[in-house]
Amino acid sequence: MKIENPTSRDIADLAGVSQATVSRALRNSPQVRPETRARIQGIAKELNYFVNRNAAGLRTQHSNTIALLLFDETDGTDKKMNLFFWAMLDNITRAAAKLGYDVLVSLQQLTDDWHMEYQASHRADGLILLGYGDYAEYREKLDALAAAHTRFIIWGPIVKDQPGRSFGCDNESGGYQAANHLLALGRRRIAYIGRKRRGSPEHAARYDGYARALLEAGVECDDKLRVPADNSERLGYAAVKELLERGQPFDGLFASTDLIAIGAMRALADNGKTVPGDVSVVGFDDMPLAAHVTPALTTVQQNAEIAGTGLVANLVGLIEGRPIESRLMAPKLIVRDSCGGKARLMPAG
Amino acid sequence: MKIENPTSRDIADLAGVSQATVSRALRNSPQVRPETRARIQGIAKELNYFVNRNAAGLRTQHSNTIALLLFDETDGTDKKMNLFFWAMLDNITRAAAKLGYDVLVSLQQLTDDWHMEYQASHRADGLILLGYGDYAEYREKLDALAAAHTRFIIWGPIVKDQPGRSFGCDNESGGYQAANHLLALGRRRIAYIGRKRRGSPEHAARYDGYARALLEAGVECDDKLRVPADNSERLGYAAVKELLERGQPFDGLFASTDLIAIGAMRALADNGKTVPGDVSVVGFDDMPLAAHVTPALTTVQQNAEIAGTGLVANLVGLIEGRPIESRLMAPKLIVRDSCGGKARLMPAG
DNA sequence: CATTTGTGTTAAAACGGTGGCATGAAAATT
DNA sequence: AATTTTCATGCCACCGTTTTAACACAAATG
Repeated sequence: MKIENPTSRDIADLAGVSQATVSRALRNSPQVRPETRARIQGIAKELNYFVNRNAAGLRTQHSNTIALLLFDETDGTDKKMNLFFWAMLDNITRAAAKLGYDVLVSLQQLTDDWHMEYQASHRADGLILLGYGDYAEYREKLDALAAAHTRFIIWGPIVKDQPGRSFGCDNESGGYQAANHLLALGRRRIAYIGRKRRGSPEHAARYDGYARALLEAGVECDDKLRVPADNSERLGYAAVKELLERGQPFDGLFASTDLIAIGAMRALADNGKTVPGDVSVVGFDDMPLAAHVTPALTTVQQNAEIAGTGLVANLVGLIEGRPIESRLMAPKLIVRDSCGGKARLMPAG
Repeated sequence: MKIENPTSRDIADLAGVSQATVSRALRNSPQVRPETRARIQGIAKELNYFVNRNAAGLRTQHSNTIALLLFDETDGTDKKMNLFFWAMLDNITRAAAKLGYDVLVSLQQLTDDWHMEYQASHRADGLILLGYGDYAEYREKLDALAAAHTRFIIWGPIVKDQPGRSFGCDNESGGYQAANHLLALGRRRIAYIGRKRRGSPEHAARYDGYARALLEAGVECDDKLRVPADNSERLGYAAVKELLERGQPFDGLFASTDLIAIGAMRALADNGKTVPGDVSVVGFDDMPLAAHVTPALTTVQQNAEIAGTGLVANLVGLIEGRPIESRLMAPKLIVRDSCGGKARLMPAG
């Protein structure tokens, strides 16, 4: 029983039934009698038959595929996204598979004229935009997407008036948790190192959370404790050096990314400050390195499984015409060694 | 000029020409007069028209898509592949795009009945199998793939009698380079820690390269210096501890993975041995952590760009019917601090 | 001038499914 | 027994391309 490229018609002939019935039987239509269905499915399996996706897609006008567009913020040698996005990819493909969708991946150049083609060519039914970076720059492209009625969802914060739907991490809450943790440990002069406003709503939100925690605790939010720095070890190092040279006293430090935190810790060590003895440090991201530095870094983690499944669920919702709103997921503080004082937070056991 | 979902027929009507001519014009067929072609392409762009991939694929019987099947060797929490595979994914998508192919990604469960469907359903024209792990286990699946005339290429070593084509890293050469580096630094009692034979041809090859280097240098290849260990920090630690407890003298160490090397270095430090003073250490993989441990690890690196483009080029070759042979790419030794004695290798500058 | 050779275009036949409608038989209702 | 309803299946149009074969028409050839 060998047919080179079996079609549903071949199966129909073998089963002594019409081709349409085969099509229905294979999709478990209740319209076809159970025993016929079983017979047909048996023959299909026997022949190693699989539905031709092009033909089916042509007829039904959808591909059961979503496109994942990744924008890699490669800063010279350092690939910033790495493990989190890897985990995200993992969860996205799993979630998509569970809903019957394939995932098309494209690592885009920021300059490319990407995106417009995917849905128009019926290659994909919708898009996930990941690693989007500086939103303002892409505004024009998002508008074009929306104008073409492309279904897409953005991994990122909720930005006012931005077209489309987002799914992101509640950075404000993350910043709040980080600062609160430091406050609970008795720290009162907590420095903030990171981008604050320009270009990055995520980092702005992290700062806002930090500020809210201080406010609620009745601790002054001192501008002298805030040092701007982009996401790199070097700039974290420089920022701490600046604080120390200024003679600015501080006993806690919240860095808006792990890389900054790691650079900061190195700067503290190089200048005779102990972590967590003199200064407690909290980062953001939980990158893989975070658990391996000394002392292991306490940081705010985003759950990739929730993120991946959330993105897919929302996109499929859009595709299938359900009303979908932008949403944020809660990040989680991972307590390691860089803050000390675990005992003060937990009952001795 | 707005048509909701323009087809080639719409363009034909607008251009006052037949639909067939539009099809040809859009694919730059020389059969259509340059001025007609230009006019048609202008209208297509105007309408934001893109060829319906399902229809085109149905007609031509190929999808211009390759499927990337990733098998994640997740050992509990640790995702081993991470950055190398991430870089690979990056290069694969780029190389594929350059040749006009899309990439469908699937992170498979090892138990899944994957693969058979991809080509049979015309979702993909061929498969790349990545992170394949223990080959023997999958032998049956590979046979099934080959029997179904599926085009596929495996990232991994060349295994005798294995169906299909492979593209991999020359692990033997990597092991040889590692051992030679240690020998060039004057080390003579070089331990090997890693899997040797069972299940992993890659690791076997690394050992073989190590053995060849020793042989060529006239250094005895002592079985007492060889400790088996699977890929984990813990087992690398344990292996070194065993050597030390045995009282086995050694001044060099080649670990078949970076994780093992990192565990080994920690064990050495814990037992009062200095790296690279007492023992020079070389790893394999160049995982991201390698550059960040202290001392920074000298290791053997595989070039993800060569790997990604090589895999894609070979697969596309198979798809397009060219004769393709299995190939290995050369890895490269990255010299950092864990061996010391750079000066001895390079002329003083 | 009749005939061959190109050249640019069109008409029409696939490609392999899906889904609306028609159909005939069996079951249920009058 | 005649009619309606239900069920299972068949028929056929259609999705939007690519590609073969046919066809005008012009230029080149005998």
